[in-house]
Amino acid sequence: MPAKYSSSKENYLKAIFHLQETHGTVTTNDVANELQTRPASVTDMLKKLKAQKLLLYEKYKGFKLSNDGRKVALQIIRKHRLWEYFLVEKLRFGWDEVHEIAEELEHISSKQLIDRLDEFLGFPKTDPHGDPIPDSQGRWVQAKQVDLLNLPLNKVAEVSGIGDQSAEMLELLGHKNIGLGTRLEVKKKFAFDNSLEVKIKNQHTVTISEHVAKNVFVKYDE
Amino acid sequence: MPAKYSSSKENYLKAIFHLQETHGTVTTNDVANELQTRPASVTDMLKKLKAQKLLLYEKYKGFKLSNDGRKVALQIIRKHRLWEYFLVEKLRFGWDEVHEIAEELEHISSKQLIDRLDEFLGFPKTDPHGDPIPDSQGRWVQAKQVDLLNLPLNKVAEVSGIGDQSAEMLELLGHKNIGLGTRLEVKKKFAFDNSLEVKIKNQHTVTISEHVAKNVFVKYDE
DNA sequence: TTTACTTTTTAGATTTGCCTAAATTTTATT
DNA sequence: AATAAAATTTAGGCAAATCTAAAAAGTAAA
Repeated sequence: MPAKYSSSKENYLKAIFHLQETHGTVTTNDVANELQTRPASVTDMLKKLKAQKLLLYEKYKGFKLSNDGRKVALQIIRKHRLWEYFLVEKLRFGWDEVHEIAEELEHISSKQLIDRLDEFLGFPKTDPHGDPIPDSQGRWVQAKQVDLLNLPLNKVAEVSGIGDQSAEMLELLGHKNIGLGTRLEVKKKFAFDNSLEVKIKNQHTVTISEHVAKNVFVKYDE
Repeated sequence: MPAKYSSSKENYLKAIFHLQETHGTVTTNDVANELQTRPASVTDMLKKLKAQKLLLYEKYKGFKLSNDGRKVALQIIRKHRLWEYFLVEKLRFGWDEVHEIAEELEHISSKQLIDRLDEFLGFPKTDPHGDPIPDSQGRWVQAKQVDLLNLPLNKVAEVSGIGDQSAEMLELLGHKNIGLGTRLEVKKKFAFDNSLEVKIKNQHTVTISEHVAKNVFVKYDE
């Protein structure tokens, strides 16, 4: 059976999905930028996606994925992340070398292949970057969001939001190398002043005050 | 890095390689037939392959792969067979289910990926159909084998390759419980139609037509 | 060897996905 | 509110890979 959608369409769906999730809104320019292409090309493709009912789109009025489009996007993401897991865990690639290869592998169409791969890998919940892997029905285990004070000790989590976004706060976080998407875990909590020792993935440990901790939100798997 | 050649070009190279190996000569019509396409489309592609020096071609005068074309074809075949091996040995697919999926996987471009996969699989010498896997330099060990018709009576031998790998053939062999590695011996040969009675190790005897026998290759000790 | 048949190639379209340049619509700024 | 700027879409093209129909070249047969 031939693939239902071209690789190109799949890439658009995936990009739109990501922008929707992370920025809330999506614009033609955002998509063009994400896919390293031109706004005019994006407009062309949006029309095709609309014609296939994968996208809700009215010209000049913005757009978002339909339920079907969302489903397709989730399957691509599932494939991408399972292949990344395979590359790192079985073929011993570094976690920073696998993205490009997975970009190609994610377009292999066989659903049976991906389900068997999933099984072979032991049904992993997250990819090597800590992002969740949707299951074969496209369900995610939606990560739980809490502030740093309430993150259980030794749980790896990903920074997903900042409460106080003042320049001072951002300067402090920048200095400590903490930003959106940073992966970290709380190693120690001092009862005296509620300060924390936080280990930042692939870096060393920093100390964070209660005030700061209350304003850093993270996601983690249960 | 982007793929050097389109999937389509790779498919042409592979088809031409196979026709060259098995029939000696290759014609425009053969290629069209092999790839389920039209002769006019083949002519178009031959020109492109010639322009890229992958093919030696003069119109109306026949054609064959250049050294470069041959090298590319062997790399595709390497990838195809390694993926088939992976699908059967690691993901537990049946050896008759893997061809289609491997047709897609063989176009993934990363050379590093395929070399690591090779290593992960333990550098297999043949794919699940018994066909040899070229090494990363494109060399292969051509296994010495005879077809069943030429196997001496009462010699125990091991199935090492299948010529015609159509779904129909594979279905028939599957039904008779003959697969790669099966050990068997020819008990009787009927001169009338060249059909054979074949005793399969640890099982009972089956009858095999000349047509099938010609396409089952075996290895045995002298 | 001349005609008939087959094979191969050309000519001209089509589809997909992309492009540039120009027009249009929306948004932001005086 | 008028105008400038930015975002988006249209218009018109291009390249890859395919197709059909027709022409050309090669092969075979009377």
